[in-house]
Amino acid sequence: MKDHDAIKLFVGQIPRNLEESDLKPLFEEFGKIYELTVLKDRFTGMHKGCAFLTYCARDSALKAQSALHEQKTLPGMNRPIQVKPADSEGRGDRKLFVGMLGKQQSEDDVRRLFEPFGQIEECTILRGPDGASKGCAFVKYGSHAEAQAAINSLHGSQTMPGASSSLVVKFADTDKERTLRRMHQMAGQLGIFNPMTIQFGAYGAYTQAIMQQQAALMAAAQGTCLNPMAAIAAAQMQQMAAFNVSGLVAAPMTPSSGTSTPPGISTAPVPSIATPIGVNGFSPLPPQTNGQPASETIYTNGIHPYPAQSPTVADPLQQAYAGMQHYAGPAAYPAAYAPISQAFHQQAPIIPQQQREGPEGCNLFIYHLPQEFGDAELMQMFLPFGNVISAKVFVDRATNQSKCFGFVSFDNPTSAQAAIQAMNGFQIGMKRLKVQLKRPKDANRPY
DNA sequence: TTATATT
Repeated sequence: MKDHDAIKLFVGQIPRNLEESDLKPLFEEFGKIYELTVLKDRFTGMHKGCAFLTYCARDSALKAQSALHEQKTLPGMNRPIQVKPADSEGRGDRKLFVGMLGKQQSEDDVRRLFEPFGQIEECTILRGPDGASKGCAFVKYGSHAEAQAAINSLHGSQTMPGASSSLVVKFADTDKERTLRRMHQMAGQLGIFNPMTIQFGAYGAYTQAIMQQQAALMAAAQGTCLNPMAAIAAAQMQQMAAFNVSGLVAAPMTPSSGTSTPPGISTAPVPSIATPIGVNGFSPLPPQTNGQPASETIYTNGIHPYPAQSPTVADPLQQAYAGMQHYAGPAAYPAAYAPISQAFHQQAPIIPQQQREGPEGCNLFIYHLPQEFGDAELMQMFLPFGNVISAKVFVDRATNQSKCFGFVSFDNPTSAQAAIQAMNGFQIGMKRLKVQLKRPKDANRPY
């Protein structure tokens, strides 16, 4: 039998003409073999040039590893033999994520920092496409214990030059965690988990503006397809369907259902949800008298009540923006119309974002966001102005609470300007948004 | 009140 703590070894760089019987003598030198299996292709039966090897004794495995691994090259091979614990042995987490590094720190710098705690198998600085450090790295040790020792000693131990907070040292995400995080991110971009916007239409008149816009598009698409516009609209139907789940347009597009409300979203009548002032500072409209379910009631934009009336596509443009509140006077109106025309050529930005920042002049800083706005809500708010390549709300890392400001990046400056024109000063509850170009990193230096 | 990032 084999030891309870036996190690399964992976053996690589084996000539394909050697079978188990040929290999056995070579490895028996270090102890009694419990199991030796050459890996074969499951369909063709072809020798894969590697094997799994388990000794009866753990000690035999360790001896074989130190004597053979990278130590000799088998006939016909041009790389030395590999003898090391199989991946399946899972020696526990030993890979670390390191954050809050200085952007100028090299792999060598990081190695020097982590060397005292163990054997480093791998050290990689994460870099953007331009090669610039992202201020974080992966460091892999030979064992879990070494990795843990590094965490204990280094996490929070110092603040690197140029970093905004002390060094972060933690176990890296597993593949599963990474996949989950990606999925969650995508779901957020599709607006699937957006109770606020589904129930209330978080930003009142603005929401209505978008809903009207969508309604107009739908009407065009459903009408007689004899004109080019309708054809275009029809071509956008699939994209529209994506929008339909986005919460912003869920209410008008699921007429009088009430049963299609996503799980976890209350369908209780409005008065039980919203106080006269509204939970979020929004005032509810007077009850509708046309038989619409309460859950589809439209909310107004703060102080100024929007006239209660059924949605109509008769004059969607004018009606859509009637409730917008701006610092600017009538001059704001042309800008307010821009989103509607631009919405047509929008490519659904549901492809995962790899880019955080857009070109110069395309990145906006937004302040006075509602506390409950997340990345998805921020993105939805700015979608009508163009291709949003990134929308990020700054959250406090300790409390996970929004700091009520964020960043939105477009792929072109015109969209960014349109967004500023339409959304700067936009009133939400008691606050008005501040929307301006993001300050360049090197600006505002006193000297 | 101007980016805490995951090969």
